[in-house]
Amino acid sequence: MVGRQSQDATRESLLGSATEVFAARGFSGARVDEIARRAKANKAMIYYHFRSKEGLYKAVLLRQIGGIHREIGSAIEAERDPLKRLQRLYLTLGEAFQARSALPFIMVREILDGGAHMDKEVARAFRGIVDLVRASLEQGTTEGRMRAVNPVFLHFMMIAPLIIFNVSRPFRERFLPVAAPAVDPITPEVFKAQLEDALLRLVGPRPPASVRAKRRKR
Amino acid sequence: MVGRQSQDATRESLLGSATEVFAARGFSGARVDEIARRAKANKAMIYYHFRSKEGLYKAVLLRQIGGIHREIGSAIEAERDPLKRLQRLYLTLGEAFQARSALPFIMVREILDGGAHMDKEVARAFRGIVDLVRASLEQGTTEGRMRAVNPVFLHFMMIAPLIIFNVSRPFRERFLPVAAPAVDPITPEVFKAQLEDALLRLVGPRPPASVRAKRRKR
DNA sequence: GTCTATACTTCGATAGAC
DNA sequence: GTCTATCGAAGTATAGAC
Repeated sequence: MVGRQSQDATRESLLGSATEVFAARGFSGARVDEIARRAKANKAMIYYHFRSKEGLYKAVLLRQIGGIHREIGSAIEAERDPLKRLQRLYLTLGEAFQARSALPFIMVREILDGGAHMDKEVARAFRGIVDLVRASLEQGTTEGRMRAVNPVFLHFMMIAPLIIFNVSRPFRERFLPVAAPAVDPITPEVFKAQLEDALLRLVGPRPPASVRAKRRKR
Repeated sequence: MVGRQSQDATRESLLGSATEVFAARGFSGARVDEIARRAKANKAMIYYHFRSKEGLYKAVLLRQIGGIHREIGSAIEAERDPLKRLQRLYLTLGEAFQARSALPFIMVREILDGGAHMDKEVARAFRGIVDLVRASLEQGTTEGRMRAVNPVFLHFMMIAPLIIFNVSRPFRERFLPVAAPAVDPITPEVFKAQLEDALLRLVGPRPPASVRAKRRKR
């Protein structure tokens, strides 16, 4: 069995390597040679397993978007309270972005490309995430527990800061120290806490506890 | 004077064409042939005027980032009220994104690339924008007119939704109708109004008027 | 400043042996 | 399933005439 992988370990290795390279350089910036090299696999294996560079990219896309969709779904399904559902939703998203650092890059790059490489399966997963936000919001407003916000807008306010925050890490580390040395670099924890607070202010029927406490003092 | 441009009209044309193509396809996805063709100029002119594809890209970058920096600067300089300064800042940004639709794409793509192509001049302009946000926020909190929010976080909450909203237009037009036919497509005007409200909730010492009115009814 | 023709390189992809 | 060798297309860049 020398030279033969019992399973498709090569395929897995290629997928992992491709995820990193596509995230870092985008579809057209990625080089199949680099993907093969980092996977410690032969370049021809890409074409054996995925038929083309684009086939490989689509496989990466499906795994990433499909994965986060499933994670979010199972993270919120038990929760019936709409506000907590939303919280769990973006908390899960935030954790996923930290765990799989390529994910936000892949998402942004695909958005920039207008979804050019998304087939039906990936589109369904993407749609699923949007639907979860909208459903939670509708439930909340129907029950009178949340302000009526445009669901697409809410989507942007929840996910855009999260995604850009994660995606801009290399950029920030390179430019912020010089740009604004006085500013403490923001940590994921601080960011998460502040985003949580901001969303309560945005969507909650009343301001969060921290504010009510301050106001009482007056 | 046949075949001779009196000014550098060719240069201008190339810059404009390059702005569009780089925005749409990114640095590595862009083709110098396409840039030349859309500029109705000869490919060799790119190398005559800009020395290389990268030189052209850097020129585009400087013009875009430098331009928006100047626009924001002159839009807010007269305003002394810190909260209104912030409002004008992102309003100006939003208008700039609509007027020059390539700008948000260029910004995101450069962030994704970790600022790989940014020279000192571009970096200074970028830094300038961040500084304007921070200064306004500091002024506001010092005067006790604004909540103390992490300035970098505020930056993300202001600019990330705006930038992703603009950048995702092609993506949304392609997938949202199928994904969520019930949802009205959000217009730039609605988005702007909701963002304004959201920021007041985030940074203002008290919730905006619309909420106080509702609360009074109870 | 502008054009044509072309040199040079990189890259995606495949043929064919094992 | 894996590897080597290589092909052909595409892409950046330049030389040189006008």
